[in-house]
Amino acid sequence: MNATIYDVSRLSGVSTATVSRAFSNPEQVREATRRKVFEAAEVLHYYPNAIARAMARQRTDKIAYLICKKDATILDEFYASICESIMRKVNRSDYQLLISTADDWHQTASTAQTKQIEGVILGGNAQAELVSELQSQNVAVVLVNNRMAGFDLPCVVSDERGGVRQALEHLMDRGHRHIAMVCGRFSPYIIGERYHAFLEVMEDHGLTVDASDIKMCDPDVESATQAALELLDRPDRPTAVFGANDVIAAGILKAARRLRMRLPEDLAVVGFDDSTICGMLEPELTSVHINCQAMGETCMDLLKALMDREPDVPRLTVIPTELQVRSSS
Amino acid sequence: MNATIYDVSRLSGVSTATVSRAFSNPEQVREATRRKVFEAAEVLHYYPNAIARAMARQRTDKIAYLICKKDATILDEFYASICESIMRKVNRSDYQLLISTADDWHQTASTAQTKQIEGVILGGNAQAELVSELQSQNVAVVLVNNRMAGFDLPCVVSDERGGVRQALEHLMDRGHRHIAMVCGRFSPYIIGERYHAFLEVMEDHGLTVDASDIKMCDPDVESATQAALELLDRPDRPTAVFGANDVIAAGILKAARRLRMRLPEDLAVVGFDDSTICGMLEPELTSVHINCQAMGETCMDLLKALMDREPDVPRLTVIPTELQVRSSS
DNA sequence: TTCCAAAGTGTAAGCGGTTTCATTATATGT
DNA sequence: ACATATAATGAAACCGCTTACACTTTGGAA
Repeated sequence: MNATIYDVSRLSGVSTATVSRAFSNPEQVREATRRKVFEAAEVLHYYPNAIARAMARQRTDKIAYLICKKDATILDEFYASICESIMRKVNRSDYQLLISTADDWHQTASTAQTKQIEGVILGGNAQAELVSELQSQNVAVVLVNNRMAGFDLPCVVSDERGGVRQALEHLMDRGHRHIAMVCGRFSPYIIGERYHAFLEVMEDHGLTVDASDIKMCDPDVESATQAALELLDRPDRPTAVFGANDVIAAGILKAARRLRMRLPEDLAVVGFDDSTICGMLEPELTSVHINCQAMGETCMDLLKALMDREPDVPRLTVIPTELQVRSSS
Repeated sequence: MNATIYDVSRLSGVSTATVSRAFSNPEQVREATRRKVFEAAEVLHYYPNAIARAMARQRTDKIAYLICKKDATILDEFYASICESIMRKVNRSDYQLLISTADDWHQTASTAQTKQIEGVILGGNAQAELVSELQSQNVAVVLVNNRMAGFDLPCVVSDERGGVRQALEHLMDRGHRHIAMVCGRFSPYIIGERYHAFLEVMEDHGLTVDASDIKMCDPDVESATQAALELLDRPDRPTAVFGANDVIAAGILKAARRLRMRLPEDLAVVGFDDSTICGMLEPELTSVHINCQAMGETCMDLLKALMDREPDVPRLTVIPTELQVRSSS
């Protein structure tokens, strides 16, 4: 069995209270005593037991990253990327990071209570019930890649509209006037932002968008390819297409190739997300880069602030995007 | 504050022992009593506190998935995919899943002890010290995508050699005799398996492999493209190239396109991993599919068996691969 | 009805830390 | 050297649950 604080107390000849202080509040114990304690601990291979500590302190330092999404969760590069940055930040702290999906909000909420989770980063389109349940349990909640009306919680999102603007103005700079969009049916928040931003930016620049220049598709390559074919296989086709994400953009590239179009001469394509596939496609895909690392770090900062009950934790953080220009445009 | 077992005990008029049993061993308490307990619990919004339970039971049900890798960890599609399947399995159990990277083995080991982790799934090339330290702390350890000589622990790997054989024999079926390989410098275990398997299978079929038909590269597209260009930009070039993974294969496709080769007529390409990019490339990439889901599930099964101290837990599980034929070959 | 085994329930002692409060040692000023 | 303020330490209660053990019911069998 592992050594306990009593073993260390006995071997070092001080009380358990002092041992405890030596580990948790070293400045409260005299240098010499502290050394005795640490020596004994070393000998006994003692490490404080986090469970017992959580029990006594009435706090667990446990936080969770919950991805609210049906199919791919951590497999989704975007959420994985945020996860990676949260993880790295957690690694330098005393928190413990649980990761899970949240299909069933009620189960998730009771699990959170059972497992004594103190803070949650909710990714994707979380159900309102989940948030209110968690908040009523005094769990700190931060939303990422989503915004929820009627709730008082910090949200971290990327600047979707700014990103769309960057993409489109880049195409306009290149001389394109007839720009179309292929839009995937993914998370309601994202779809809304990117779609509306497209219309907005086009209007801002005095360009009209015909209904036939916007195609909806399922969020997979085949469906995107099909949609792009419909868009492009006609005489008055656009000279540039904006894909609502990289997978869709990949579909557009495929369609273009099937129609024997040269890129970027005959058609410019821009994607969104700047995922790893961009560099592997031919031509390499221009895409709007989302700063996932900043998003993850911000989430952790906000969560910590919330858990520490700091006042004035910002309610909305918008992380700027950056256009990554490659050879497809 | 959350309700405790005492509150439930008081409200339902039974002892805390009975309340405890009603939740943990319902069959031990009479139907009527149980109902009283659950009703009281319902009223009080009581959920058992996992921390206190862990304390009393002397077990935490905490397990961890540690990815031993420098750069991309959970961002690596392979590890993410395994993670996803572990996660889904854990979700249907009472375990808590911690996820982390393991850069520094000593810190990782002491963290595991502090946080009272009872089982660890180690992905990637874990350091031997980490494994022995964990084992000496009585932590159950399962290795995935790696094998370690001199240790007594379950390993779960995909059938790398079988996969290479599938890929090469597929190419041979298509009539290819001059097959080359571009090999990335990634994890020592993988690189060894795939590289040696290549030589082995070629020899089995009486095909000679010239040193110039094997190119090493860094594990990124650019480097792979460069390597492939060297391989292909010569008169006696191979008619088929096997990429040690999909990223490398993508580089080969790029190189082929730059050389204006038609695929699969002038050159057949096969990758390994069957990652999501395969379907987005043009032509779509034939690749060896790794059954990550099975790997993750097997890990969990083995870990559970180990933690339950079952006898005869298998030491090596090899998960078969499956060739996914697409238009690049 | 009586007796006894089996089933159900209660009492209380932990699990390994933290922390309050009381006590003792040390430092400071005169 | 003494009084006093302050720092360091210790004793013991407590965090919320489990479980060994003792005790009480229950339900048959005799």
